[in-house]
Amino acid sequence: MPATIRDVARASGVHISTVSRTFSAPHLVNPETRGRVLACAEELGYRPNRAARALITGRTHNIGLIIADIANPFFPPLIKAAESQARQRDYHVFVADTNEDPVAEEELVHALAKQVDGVLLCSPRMSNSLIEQLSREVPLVVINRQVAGLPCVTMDVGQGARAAIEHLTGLGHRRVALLSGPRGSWTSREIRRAAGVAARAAGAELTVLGPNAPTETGGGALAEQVRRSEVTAVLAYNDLMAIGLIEELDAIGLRVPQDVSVVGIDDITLSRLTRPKLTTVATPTAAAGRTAVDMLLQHDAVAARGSRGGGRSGASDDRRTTAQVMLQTELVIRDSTAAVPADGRPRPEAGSVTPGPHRLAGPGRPTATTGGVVAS
Amino acid sequence: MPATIRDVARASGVHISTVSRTFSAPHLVNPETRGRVLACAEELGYRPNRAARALITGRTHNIGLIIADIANPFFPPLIKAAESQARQRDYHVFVADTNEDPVAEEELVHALAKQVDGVLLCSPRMSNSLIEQLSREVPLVVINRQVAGLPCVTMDVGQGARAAIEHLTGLGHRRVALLSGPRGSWTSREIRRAAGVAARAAGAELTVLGPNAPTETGGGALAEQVRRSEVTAVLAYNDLMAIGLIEELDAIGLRVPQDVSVVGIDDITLSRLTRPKLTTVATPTAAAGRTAVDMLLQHDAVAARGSRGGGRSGASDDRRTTAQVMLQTELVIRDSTAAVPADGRPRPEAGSVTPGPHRLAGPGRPTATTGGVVAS
DNA sequence: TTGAAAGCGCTAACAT
DNA sequence: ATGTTAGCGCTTTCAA
Repeated sequence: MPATIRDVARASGVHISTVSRTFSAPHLVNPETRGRVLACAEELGYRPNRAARALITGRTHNIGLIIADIANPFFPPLIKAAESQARQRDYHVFVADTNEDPVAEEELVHALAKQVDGVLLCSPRMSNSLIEQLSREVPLVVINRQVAGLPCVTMDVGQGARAAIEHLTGLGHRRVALLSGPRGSWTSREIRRAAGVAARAAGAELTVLGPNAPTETGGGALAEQVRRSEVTAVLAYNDLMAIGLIEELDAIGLRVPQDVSVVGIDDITLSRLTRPKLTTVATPTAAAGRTAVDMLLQHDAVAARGSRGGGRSGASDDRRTTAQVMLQTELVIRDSTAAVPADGRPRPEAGSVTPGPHRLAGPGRPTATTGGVVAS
Repeated sequence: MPATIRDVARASGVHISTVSRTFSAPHLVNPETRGRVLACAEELGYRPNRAARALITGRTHNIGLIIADIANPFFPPLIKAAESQARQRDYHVFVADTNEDPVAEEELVHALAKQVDGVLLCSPRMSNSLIEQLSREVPLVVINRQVAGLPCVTMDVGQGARAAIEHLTGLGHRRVALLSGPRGSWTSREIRRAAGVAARAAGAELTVLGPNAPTETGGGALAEQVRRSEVTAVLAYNDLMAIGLIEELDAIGLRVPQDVSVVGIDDITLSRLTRPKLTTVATPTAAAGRTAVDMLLQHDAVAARGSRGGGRSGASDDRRTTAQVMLQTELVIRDSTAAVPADGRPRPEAGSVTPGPHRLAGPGRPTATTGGVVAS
């Protein structure tokens, strides 16, 4: 049975309100008294009960992090960064997995709402209007998607896709396939749009394949279509699909990058460890996690100042401060892309030379990414 | 401002205690009244405030999951499974990352203690005695380690290591290196012990290298030592180290499996995607997560029944029910192991043939692993 | 600078 | 079957 504020009060011979102040407003209590109280608290192993505190202050010092699929290697770095950032600010993090299910997503927001000061919605599958509606119940920061009027953190995959297509056309490719991601995914739409524009600008033809599940299996399942489409290069929705595709391409006799070049998106750890190493668009996922937490907590601080006596205001009306941040991406050139084969298409024997790995810009995976900020 | 129990009471014309009962003991309230209350609650979007409820019942319906490193691919499947299992039982999960730091670990248990009904300690780095002490503050289930008197979920890496060594000696290897993991890791000790026994039994020589960080870098850093030690096979503490080692071995001119065979442990997703595909000991991490949650919640249910009026009893004295579960592991043979080279050691040209992938037993990664149960 | 009192949202005896 | 009452651990006016 843990010590309560009353135990400490008794032990140090003061009223409980003095103990309370010692922890929540130390400057309001006599240094001497404070010392005594602190000593007793220490002695008894007392820690304020956050839940009880939340009941009256309206701030739980918890946040919720809702993830589409924890086991997808894209997410763990984001979760880790978000948790770390939150804890540094003395917040604890509920993590929940929706299994890509929009219904679970909504239910989770409701269930968590009372226990948190805000929710980070990562790669949401639900509709914009539902997100807006939920944001009136609890402050929301949306990750990997833009919703008008709500704070969002996205990564500039459009710019990344453009860089990828330019890299490919620069290598002489004129027929490129795009493996599209989940229907309704903001990221997928962005990629498609930008890739289309870039291909047109370079006079290349872009064939859209899919959509398919954003997994190795989903990518692998498109290998046959890739072969039939007679493209010489592929841009995949993400690294997992790219890697699955490469595997399957290999199985049907097409070599990467000799016969087909493949570019992924995300730069998950895995992409450095496959053979060939994957050329990919690095997305700053850790930075996204940190940024989202910062945005939420800043928002939270504002709300705390504004409302007295435990009011929970939701996104309310301070829309003026609602920022939308887009983080920069970076093309990382490794071994899965090469110059277009001389005869233009699949050959049984290996063809051109594999280029040594090098990078387009920057010294490595951006750890402190500067984001292009777009105020809404 | 979310609806409270009072709003519902007013709207449905009953006392708040009736509303309370409608949610926490529905059978005690007249079906008709219940219907009316439920309707009003629905109407108002009322949801019981768990924190307030916890204050009086002593049950938060939250659990804590403390992880050494979320970004380590070993953990996400465990986190996912634990969260899923917990939520199915109407529990929410705090996830926290310690960065492998024992101090952070302890701090986290303290900080979370008041907000959860129990904590899952995954791969703890702190001392046994400290774990025992903390278990008096909040119910604990230990994962990946055995602590006397506490509920633990482990995987039988000893058996796995033995199978790996037998596989290797069966292929003719007589000089085997063991890449040891973090000092003080229970898993690492188990592996070392079992591998030693198995090697001795087969008349093989076991050289222990390390300990080193359980990462690709840590594994890669040992490549030179592996070469100098003149072994023909290596068992690594985990897949990450195995993969890093293979990369680095490749860089210094040793081919896997032609020159050196390498076996990992864990069977992370990655191990199926590298070239060569990794032979490894599959550990049922998802099952471990589920099992740990079940053990904690069962414990919790017992405690709830035992203590009246919101007492938190810690592990207290019902040690008799404290089970220690060990989950079975399974050797998965892929492409990183082969018969020992004819001349016994490193050759510039590729040597023996790569065996086709096949499995020792079972149809795949054990999804529903049966655990050998050891009561303590 | 400290104490007294009220109350956050809810549950759990005890009455009725 | 429902209402009354007390109070979980804490913060926050308001007075002293």
